[in-house]
Amino acid sequence: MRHYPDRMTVEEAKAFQNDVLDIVGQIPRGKVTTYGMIATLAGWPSHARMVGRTLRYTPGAEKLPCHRVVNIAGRTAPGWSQHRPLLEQEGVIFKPNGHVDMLRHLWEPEIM
DNA sequence: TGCTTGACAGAAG
DNA sequence: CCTTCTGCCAAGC
Repeated sequence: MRHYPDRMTVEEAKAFQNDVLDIVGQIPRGKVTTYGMIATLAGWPSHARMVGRTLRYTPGAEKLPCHRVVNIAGRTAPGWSQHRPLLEQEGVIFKPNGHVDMLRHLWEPEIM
């Protein structure tokens, strides 16, 4: 029995990262999803922060549509100036307040 | 071993 | 709406 109930083992962390990359690769053009959603789909609801870390530091993530991942408020990643332009380029509409119009673009993943 | 750092989320002011 | 704080938890030092 683990001292910390939901702490990841090395194997689980590796699997989690694979799942995250796989899920991001499935986001359709013109749609977006959130860090928390991806973490939940991967089976670790409390690991939203690790999703961001994975996308940022995993080599090869650049070739995935990781720009289609925003936070739950529709805010783009701080320090990544190209984030918004990349989304607008594929038709994503931003509200006057600078946030993605989530109601319009949030991706509804299929049940598997 | 212990403290700090985030591409987060939610609540508070 | 924006800033700050708290909870969260793997990684880095």
